[in-house]
Amino acid sequence: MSTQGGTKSIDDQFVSFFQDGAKLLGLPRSVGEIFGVLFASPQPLTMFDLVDRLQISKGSASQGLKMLRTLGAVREVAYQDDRKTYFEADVELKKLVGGFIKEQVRPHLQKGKDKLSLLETELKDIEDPELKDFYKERIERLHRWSKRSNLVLPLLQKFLGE
Amino acid sequence: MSTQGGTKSIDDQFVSFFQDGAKLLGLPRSVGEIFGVLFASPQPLTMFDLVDRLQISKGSASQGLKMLRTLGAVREVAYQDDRKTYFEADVELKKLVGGFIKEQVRPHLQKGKDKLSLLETELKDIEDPELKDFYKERIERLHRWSKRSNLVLPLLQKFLGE
DNA sequence: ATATTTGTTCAAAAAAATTTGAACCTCCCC
DNA sequence: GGGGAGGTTCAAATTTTTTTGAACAAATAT
Repeated sequence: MSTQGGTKSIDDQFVSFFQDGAKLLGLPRSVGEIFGVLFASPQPLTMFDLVDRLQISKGSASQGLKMLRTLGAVREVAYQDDRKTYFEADVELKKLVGGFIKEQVRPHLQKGKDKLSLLETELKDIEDPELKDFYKERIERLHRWSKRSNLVLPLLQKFLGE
Repeated sequence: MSTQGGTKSIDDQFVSFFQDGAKLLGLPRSVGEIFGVLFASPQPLTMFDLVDRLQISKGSASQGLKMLRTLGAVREVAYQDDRKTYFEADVELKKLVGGFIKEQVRPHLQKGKDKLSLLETELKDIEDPELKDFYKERIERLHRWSKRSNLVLPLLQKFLGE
């Protein structure tokens, strides 16, 4: 049995809330569910508690927790001088947003920048001057987008940091 | 053959760029590809041009264009007094971000809000006063997150609107 | 040192998302 | 009205992503 007693309905709703949250952010459903259970739990929980509560496999729980840890959304805590590892949700929006940006958004944007550089080198091979100008304009536009994105992220983090 | 002549390599790279872009935003790959081709084309293109260029089915092209239109990322233009419909990419970041927020982000956030209200009504059935306080705090926290999100979106749009 | 508990990994299975293509509209021309 | 071009729809097929679970490793207890 779980560390947790009765109260079925309400924490199911927390779970459902974070299922949707995960979908919005493009994360696996189970990751949202795990975070939901932890968010709704007054005590830290073990991996086994999550397996039991959500009826998911050990593998899923392990991988989900791993992802949540690298996102900084969940942390290990000492508890009950137990051999097991206990987890609790990090509930600071600031931290959550920061982790998501750092782990999910930045790498993508970096990849975009790299492709943009590649594109730029391709430009010199274009013969037709009119077409070349056209491409040049498009590439410049993408550069502007890229710059804006890089400016807006810290702003976002700042604004969401309570 | 396509409306478009040679220059294979460079617009492949535009396509690749927007493939990634689509993934980042959680949109289907083909939607990114279609946008990529239109972004890299000096002339408006027909659905047939896209089918031909990307080797995708008519169905995919149709659905992809539909999505891009509802996002406001692509628009129909009059061209060549032809019976076919011609499309071009909208290249204003402002418009793209606005459409994405309106069509993809807002509906999700609204759904979240609804679940939050539901959660709140559940609260009254909790017996244990300590647990009730705990849940109350968590729900309040989610409300704060929700408010922040709603404030940050217009800010984002404003900042990204060149 | 052996058995047990805790946790990770990864190939295979399952589930979910995307794409296809054929059926089906609608509009235009003859 | 008939025929054909342009376009949409949606059930089935495909592809991609996620989940499972058995094999493995590490750490502790017996």
